[in-house]
Amino acid sequence: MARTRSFDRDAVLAAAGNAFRQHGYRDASIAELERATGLVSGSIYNAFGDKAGLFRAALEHYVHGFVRQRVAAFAGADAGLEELEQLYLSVLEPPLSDGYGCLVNNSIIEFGTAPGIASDGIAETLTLVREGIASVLAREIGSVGAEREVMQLVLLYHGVLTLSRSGTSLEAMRGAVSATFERLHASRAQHNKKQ
Amino acid sequence: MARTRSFDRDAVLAAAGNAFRQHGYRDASIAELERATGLVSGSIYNAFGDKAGLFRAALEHYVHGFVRQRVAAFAGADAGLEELEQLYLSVLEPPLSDGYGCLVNNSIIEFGTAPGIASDGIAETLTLVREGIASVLAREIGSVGAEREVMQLVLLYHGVLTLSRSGTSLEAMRGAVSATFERLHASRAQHNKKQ
DNA sequence: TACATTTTAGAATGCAAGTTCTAAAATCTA
DNA sequence: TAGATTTTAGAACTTGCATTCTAAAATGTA
Repeated sequence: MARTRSFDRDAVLAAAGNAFRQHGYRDASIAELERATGLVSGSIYNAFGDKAGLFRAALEHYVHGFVRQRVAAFAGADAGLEELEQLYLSVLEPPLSDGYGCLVNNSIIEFGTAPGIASDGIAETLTLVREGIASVLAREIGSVGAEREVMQLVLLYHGVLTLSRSGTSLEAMRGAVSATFERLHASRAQHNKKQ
Repeated sequence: MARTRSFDRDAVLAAAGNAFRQHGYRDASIAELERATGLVSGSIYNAFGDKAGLFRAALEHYVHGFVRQRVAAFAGADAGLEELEQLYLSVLEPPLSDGYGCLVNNSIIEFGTAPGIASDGIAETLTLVREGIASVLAREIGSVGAEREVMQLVLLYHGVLTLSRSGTSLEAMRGAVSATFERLHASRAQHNKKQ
């Protein structure tokens, strides 16, 4: 009945999300987004309404695709401490180790708590990550230890993501992650002994 | 020989820094900065050159005044684990607990690693904080333990600052800080026993 | 007190960037 | 194949904002 779209929505949202991750929402110009996505402004506005609409779609794509997948793999129903450690270490490997951080973590700083175009994606991600970590810990070191450790691990997660934009040595951060998980391994051994 | 300035430079830089901390560099308009500082744009440009100059001055004021003071008080030459814990807990109290985070931590996300108007303040702060933490730990739990814990604590610090902009419960973060320091207290006891 | 100099004040300017608009191209359906 | 409809293309427009500019006000010095 009419002309069909010439672009792949997923690819466009991935490219746009990457541009937003690098430059932030405000500093990613439409010209930059045209370059990143390969679309011209007319197509962007036709497909997503405006810049905010493109951002919302890109963030949702990032959370439902990227974040959810990573949490499922590294903090899912059958993940243990070893997998959970990979959640952290994988942040320090491509594609996240390029020095631009994480779209969600960056958006927390750019948009804050104010209800807006990033609130949903941020809230959803915070819940996904916290609950994922909590479930692994509850399984591995018991509910008492989990209660104590969950927020520490959540804070470590966002600390790593923030400093990954600062030029801080990836190796130093890997060391900190390893040290944290060595402690959790000890916690697990202790917990298993009791039973 | 000429008209004198009618404003207090420190007060203006504190107000400007606060505006930048809330809105970020890009989103703090000159109009907003006029409101925050009480200066009119003519005075801002006369005194600081441009918006970037005002930001540089405000960031330097923030680092040399606020950050340096806090590190000296909570991670200085005669600080122990108790004081260091206050470095974290005080972030969760006024004036930093207003939900706008820390100017330096926010700038890490907004400006990244690219050399620019925030690089100096960021680098200086990262060094101050890391070395302050390292010196307390070396004293309190010994060099081996310190080596292991420093980066974990640095990451916890930035995790707290980042999530303090996310609406995450301050109480939950306090709990995580307490749990971390309980572990360090145990480390100190262990370390003191050996000697 | 008068002059020189700097700050304050706010209007005017110029530009960057988001958005809208017009026309051409493509594709589906009848 | 023709018509209807949607997408692509990019020029034109608008607005918001950083910056500049002009003039008045204030203050130190001679």
